[in-house]
Amino acid sequence: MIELNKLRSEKNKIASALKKRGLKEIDNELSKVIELDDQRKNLKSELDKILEESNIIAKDIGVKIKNGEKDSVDELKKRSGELKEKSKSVSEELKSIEIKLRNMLCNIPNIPDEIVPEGNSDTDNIIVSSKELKISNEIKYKPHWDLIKDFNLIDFDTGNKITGAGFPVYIEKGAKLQRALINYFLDEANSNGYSEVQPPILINEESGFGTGQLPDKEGQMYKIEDENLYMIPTAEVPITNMYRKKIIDKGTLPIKNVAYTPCFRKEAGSWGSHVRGLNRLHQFDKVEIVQIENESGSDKALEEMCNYVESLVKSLEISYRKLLLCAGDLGFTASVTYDFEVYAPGQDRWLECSSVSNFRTYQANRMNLKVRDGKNKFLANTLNGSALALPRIVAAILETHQNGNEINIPKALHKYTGFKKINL
RNA sequence: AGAGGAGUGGCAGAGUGGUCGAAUGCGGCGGUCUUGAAAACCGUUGUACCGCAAGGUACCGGGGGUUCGAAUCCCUCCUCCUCUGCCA
Repeated sequence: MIELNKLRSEKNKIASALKKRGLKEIDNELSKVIELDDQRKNLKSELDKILEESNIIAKDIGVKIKNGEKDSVDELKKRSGELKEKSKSVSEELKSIEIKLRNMLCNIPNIPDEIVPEGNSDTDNIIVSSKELKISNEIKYKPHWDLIKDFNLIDFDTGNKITGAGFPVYIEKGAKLQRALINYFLDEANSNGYSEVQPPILINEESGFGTGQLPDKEGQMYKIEDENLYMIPTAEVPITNMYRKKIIDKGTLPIKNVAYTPCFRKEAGSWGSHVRGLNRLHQFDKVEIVQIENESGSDKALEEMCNYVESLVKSLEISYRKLLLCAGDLGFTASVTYDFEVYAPGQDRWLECSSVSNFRTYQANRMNLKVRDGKNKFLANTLNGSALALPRIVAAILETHQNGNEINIPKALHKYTGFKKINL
């Protein structure tokens, strides 16, 4: 949620930044927000005055009753009754303005950073860097869905039977590879200063609101209707919400957490013929890193996280590239996002395997997360990134390291898999 | 799941209708003393909102109600503890 004070003082700057997202009506919308906030302030003032008088009268009645001056009390009670009526109507009005204001505010996406390029779709994203490995001419690269069958690694049909499309069963060395990757990613994160947590994978509404999935992405999350809980689309939600409604001492920054969790996404409307095998699933595994920083430290934190993610991808000996997302492709809550994509030679496609974002104060404002610096308090900056999402990494590993009758496992994983090759 | 008990400031813990935003202790911060530290003593110490300020308002698990007035009474939901039951 955009900070109201900032909005009031830097309205034009914010409006022009939001226009990069293609929000043409934003000027009007922001003016309306400020207008509502003015109304809110006036009503709050009015209400406070009414309540002040009531409080004075109530105390007065108390004193008078104690002193036995019972007869003079009736008039005060009458006045108090009037004030109560008035306060009821004013506070109702105030409440409805506050709700309107909040609804408007939480439907405005985060302000893109200056470095975020203009653009409408992923074709306008900027390739910041890339490292492409040589592709052998002697190998006819197969897509991973064929390899998975050939080498007996994942059973999609049985997943269909148990649950439905997009819920694969990992088997044999496929299952072992999953576990190896999870452990490898967790260990690496640990040794890079991320403290490991194992959060719930069901979240309540307040948590969903805190990180910005609700109300914006309501339709993308699986919901347990009976309990009013949602299955997490990413560990970002439970991890970041651990710090909801907290004031963190500046000295303890940065907070760095890592968690492995399964993630659940409905992916409504995003299925098509190009989505095969592991490219898009309803349930997938991901190791997620989160940092809480202050305003001045978050750019550095983002850079550090990107470097860390890059080191992971690099260690798997696959081609990758780093993209700076354009405003049109930027998530609702993010200020700036770098995506990492890995190359899958069997399908000649780049697959997104990590998204590293700085949310600045946007989530912190929603969840009331602050940093204390001496006597001052200010909203924290939150950041997160995938490190990494498994399925597309598996796809890229299988497709890149296939070699006829075998698939080579990247060296970094040997001690985790216990095997160096997958054979027919 | 059933029965009983409980939720108060960073923590501990008073307060059961009237100047209570809340005693007291611990912790934190500032100071005196000291070469320095400890101890002792003095002061200070919640959050949000309105206001240029003075000041005001709200908050004692959440929501609602009774009352001129609620931390205190009533309803409801949530959480925790104990016992019983069930169970990975």
